[in-house]
Amino acid sequence: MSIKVTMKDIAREAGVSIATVSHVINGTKHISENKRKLITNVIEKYNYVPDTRAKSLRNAVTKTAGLVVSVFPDSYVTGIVNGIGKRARELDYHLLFINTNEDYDYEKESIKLLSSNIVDGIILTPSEMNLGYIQKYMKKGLPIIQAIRYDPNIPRLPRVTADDFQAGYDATKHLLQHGHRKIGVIISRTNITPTIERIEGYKAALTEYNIPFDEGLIESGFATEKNALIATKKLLNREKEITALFVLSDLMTIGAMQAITELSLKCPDDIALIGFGDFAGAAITNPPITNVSLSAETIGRTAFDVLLNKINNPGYDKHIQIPTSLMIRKSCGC
Amino acid sequence: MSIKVTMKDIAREAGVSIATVSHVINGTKHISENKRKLITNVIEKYNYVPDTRAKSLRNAVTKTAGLVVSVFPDSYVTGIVNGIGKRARELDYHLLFINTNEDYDYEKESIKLLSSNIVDGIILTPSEMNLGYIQKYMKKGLPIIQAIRYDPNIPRLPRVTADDFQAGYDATKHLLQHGHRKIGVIISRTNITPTIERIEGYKAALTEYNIPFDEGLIESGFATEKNALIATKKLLNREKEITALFVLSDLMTIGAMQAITELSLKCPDDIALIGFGDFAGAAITNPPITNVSLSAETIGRTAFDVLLNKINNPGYDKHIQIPTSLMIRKSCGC
DNA sequence: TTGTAGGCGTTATCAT
DNA sequence: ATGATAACGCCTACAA
Repeated sequence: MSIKVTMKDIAREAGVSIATVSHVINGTKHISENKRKLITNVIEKYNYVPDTRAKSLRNAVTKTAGLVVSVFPDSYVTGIVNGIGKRARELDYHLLFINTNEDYDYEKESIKLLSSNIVDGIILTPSEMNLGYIQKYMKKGLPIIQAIRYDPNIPRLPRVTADDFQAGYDATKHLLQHGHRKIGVIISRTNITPTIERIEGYKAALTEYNIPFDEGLIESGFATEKNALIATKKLLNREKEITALFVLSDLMTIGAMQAITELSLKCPDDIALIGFGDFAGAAITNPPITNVSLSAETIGRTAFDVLLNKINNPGYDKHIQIPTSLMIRKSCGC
Repeated sequence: MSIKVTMKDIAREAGVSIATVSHVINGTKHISENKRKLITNVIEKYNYVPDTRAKSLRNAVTKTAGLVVSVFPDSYVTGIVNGIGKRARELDYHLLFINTNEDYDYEKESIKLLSSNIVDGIILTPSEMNLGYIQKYMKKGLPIIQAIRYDPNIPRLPRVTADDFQAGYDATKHLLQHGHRKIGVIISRTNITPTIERIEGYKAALTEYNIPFDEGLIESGFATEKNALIATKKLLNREKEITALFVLSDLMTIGAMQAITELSLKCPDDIALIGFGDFAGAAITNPPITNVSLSAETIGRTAFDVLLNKINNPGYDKHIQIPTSLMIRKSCGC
C-alpha cells in the first residue's frame, strides 16, 4: 500500500484549511496568490495526488469506461481495442479492460462488477446473443453499448459494428464474377451476428445468380488457425466441387491457406480464397490474400463516441455500421 | 448515472441494520438464518452490488492492477497483454489498461493518475530508459514492475523480459553457421533494452567468428511495416555485401520481406532472413519465415505473478528472463 | 478570501 | 445475534 498523504496533510503543512486546498486543486474558487503558491509547493513537495476513489465517491463520476471483449487476441479485435483506447485518451477517459474469452458466465459476472460504480459506462462485445440479463442494468441506468457483435433482441441498446452484410455480399459477388459457383465458407461460430449477417450477404449474392444456398458448404473453424485448418480440410474433402472459399477471420484465413497447401491444391487455380480482416502480412503470403478490409480503429473510435453519447443521453439507441471494402490481391484469382 | 440503491436501502427494506447487511454480504459474522434469507432476497430483488469505490476507500484495496504499455497493437505485446489478463482473472484481479503509444509524458501522467489509489500495483513497459521519475512512487510504496523493456538504472524495480541477449545470439549464430558474414539488422528503436540486448547477443556471436561489429549494418524500422520496408531498402542499397537480415519485430519482418521482393531479390537465396516474434502467418509466407519464437503469454502471466509478489513483499526485486527459441523454417536458407 | 462541517457508501469497533 | 457510529478522503454549501 502506498504511504498515504491526504488533503488534510497538505492543509496542515501549508497552514490552511482543507477546503482551501481543494479549491486550489480544482480551481473552484479564487484563492489569494500567496496561499495558492504555498499550497502548490506543498503539493509538489509530497507529490500529492487526490484520491480518485474518494473523489468519485463524492461526485459520482469515474472518468473510466469498462471494456468487455469476448475474444482476444485477434488482429480485428485488437485494432478495435486500440481505436477505443485512442479515443478514450483523447476524451480524457480511462479503460477497464476485461477479456471474457467467450465465457458467458464470466461476462455476466464482469458486468455485475462493473455496475458497482466502478465505471461510467460499458462497451460490450457479447459472447452470445443472449443479453436478457442486461435489461436490469439498463433499467438501473447503466450506460451500455455493444460493439462488433450484438443481440438483435435488445434493439434499444446502441451498437457499432462493421457492415457485415455488405461485406459478405461483396466478397461473394466478387467470387461469383470470377465464375465460381460452389463457394465454401469457413465461419468462426454460428450464433453470433457477424457470422449471421455475412452469411446473409453471401446468400443475397447467391440469389442474384440463382444459386440455391447449400448449408453443407459451411464449416466452423472456431476462430483459430488450427481449427480452421482442420475445418477447411474437412470441407474440401467432403465437397469436391468447391472452387472458392470465403473465410471469416484472419487467423482462420491462415489456417485455410495451410490446408489448401497440405491438400496439394493451388490457390487461386484450384481454390480461390477471400479472407476477412486485412491483417499485416496478407500482402506477402503466397499468393497475396484478397480480403475484406475494414478500419478496426474506426470501429473502436466510433464505439467510444457512441458510449459517450449514451452516457450523456440515456435515450440514445442508434445502430451504426462501419463500411468495409474489398482489398483485391491474388488469392481470388484476379 | 445508475440509480443508486445502497446498503442503507437494503437494510431499510429488510428491516435490519446496515451493519447486519454488511455482515451477510461479507460473511464477517454469524447472522441468524432467517435474517440472512430475508436480506439475501432483498439484495436479489434489487440486484444490489456494493459500491466498489466506497469499499476500497474503506479497505485500501482495489483488486485491480494498472497496465501501462507503450506500444500496441503488435502481436508480441498483444500476446503479453493477453497473458497478463488471463492470469489476472485467475487471481481475481481486474486490469486498468493504458496504451501510451511511446509518449513519455503521457506515461508519466498515467503513472501519476494510477498512483491515486486507483490500483494496487502497476505493470509498466517504459517508453524510454528514463525512469527517474518513478523513484518517488517507489518511495511512496506503490508496487511497480517492468515488463518487456526496462531501465537498467533502476535495478531495484522487478522486471520480466524475454531473454533478448540469447535471442540475438542464437539468431546471429544460426546465420553465421549458414556462412553469412555481413548480417544486416533492422531494429525498431535504438534506446530500448530489447534492442540493446539483442544487439549485444548479435555482437557476441560475431565475436566468436572474429567478425568486427559494423554499426553501418544497423537500420531503424520504427516498429512498423512501412518504415521497415523503407529502412530495409535503404540498408540493402547502401551495404551491397549484406547476405542476411535479422529483423527485430514481426510487423517489420513483413516490411522487410516486401522490400526484398521490391528490390527483385530472392529470399533466402540472395538475402536470408530471420525475424523476431513468431506471428500467425509466418508459416504461409513465401518463403515461410524462420524466426525467434517466444511465448508472449508466458511473459504476460509471469509479469502478473511478479507484480503480485511485489505487492505482497515490498522488497521483491527479482529480474526474470523468459527463454526464447529459434523456429526454423525456410527464410534462413535451411 | 477562507474555514466549518455534513455526507458520499462502506467496514469494523464497540456496545447491547 | 444485532445495532449505532466513527472513519476512509474528498467536495461543497454555508458561515464567517
